[in-house]
Amino acid sequence: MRIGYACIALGTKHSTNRRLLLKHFSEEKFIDTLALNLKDLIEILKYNVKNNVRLFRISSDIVPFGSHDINDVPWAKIFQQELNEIGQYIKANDLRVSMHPGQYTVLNSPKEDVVINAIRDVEYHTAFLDALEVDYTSKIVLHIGGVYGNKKEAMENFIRNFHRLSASAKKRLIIENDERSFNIQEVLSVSNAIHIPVVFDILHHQCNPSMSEEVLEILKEVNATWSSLDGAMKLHYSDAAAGKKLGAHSDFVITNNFKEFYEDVAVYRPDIMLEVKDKDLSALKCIHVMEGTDKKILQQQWAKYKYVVMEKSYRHYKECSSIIRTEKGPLAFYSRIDEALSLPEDQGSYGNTLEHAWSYFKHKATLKEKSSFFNFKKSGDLIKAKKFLRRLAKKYKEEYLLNSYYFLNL
DNA sequence: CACCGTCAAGTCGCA
DNA sequence: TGCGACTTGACGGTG
Repeated sequence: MRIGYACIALGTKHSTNRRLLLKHFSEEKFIDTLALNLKDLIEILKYNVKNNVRLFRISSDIVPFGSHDINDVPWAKIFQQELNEIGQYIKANDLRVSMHPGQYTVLNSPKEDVVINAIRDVEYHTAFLDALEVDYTSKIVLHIGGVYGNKKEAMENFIRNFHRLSASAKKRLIIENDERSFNIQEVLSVSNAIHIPVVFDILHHQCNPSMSEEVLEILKEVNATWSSLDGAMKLHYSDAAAGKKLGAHSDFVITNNFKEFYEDVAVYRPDIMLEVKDKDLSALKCIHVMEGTDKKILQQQWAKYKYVVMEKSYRHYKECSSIIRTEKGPLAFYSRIDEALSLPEDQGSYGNTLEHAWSYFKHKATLKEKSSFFNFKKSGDLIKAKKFLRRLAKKYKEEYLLNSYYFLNL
């Protein structure tokens, strides 16, 4: 069972999502951008390995305009060596990677040009994974698409257009239930027609359930769509975002909910992709709770989280400190952090934490910087004060603050 | 450096 | 028939 996250690593500065605008596209700019993205992909994979994260979704943005008309650059050839190294690293470290074209890639559209673009896009994702030379456990996730007033026809269109894909794409494609249109039973029936695996998204299922079936019954059927060549069944996990539209992904995984889910599904030994805003932070949390970790790692995590927690509640800050000191373990630690993160903004705590963070600079900041900071703070623009602290942290290279999660919510 | 409009895609509901 | 909402991080122009 692997636990992973999608596309963006908040715990490192590396990013595979550099882009260029369509109107600025040139071969040179494209190659420069892709070179940087690939360089950072391997850095993110190394970061993952260091943190025991062995499941990762590679961003579709890795190759800018990877499936666009404008792009006829033979990138797989040009970057053959880099791609090969990345693939070697994935295999050597027993990682599993996947990709997930966006909501605009619609294979079942009644419009032929939309279908052509969708096929082209799936083939781009396939070309990328093929270039890594990773095996067919590395998948490409797609939703069924639109309904167009006739669900049965829409599903038939998906099936028909699936057969237009290349052999490799057919072996990589998997389909997922969505939060609005196609529930898990409908996805399973499409899967039954074309014999490709199904990825079950628990949050989408809660928004768009199929009738009268227990989740564990569904999982049994879903699991049966995965052959040994496909690897372990993949599941998508998110908690519902509180106070937002139904189906919106939560900011972070609620540890206790995840633990219950994990233990329920563990009988199938699936890989679980977290789809939450805080990405790798939640992945590390879940891995620490479910796979265990040592106290040194937890202390490091606490160092990163402490000002985030203090910003919400000084009481939680003290409680977390105590949990770490008395070594009560990852679950006690992270569930208290979840509790703090769930609290509403509190001006008093926010301001108090600004003071704590300011203490890193009080002996080295200039008088002008000091007056700027306290003016922002006095005027009540606490966010501006915090952004100013981030600037100081960069200027004075305060690694402790820079490496913490404190500035992530700006 | 902060700020904010723009980009890129397809579907669907509504006028 | 056409338009806005939906989505989302990053780009790029402005001050």
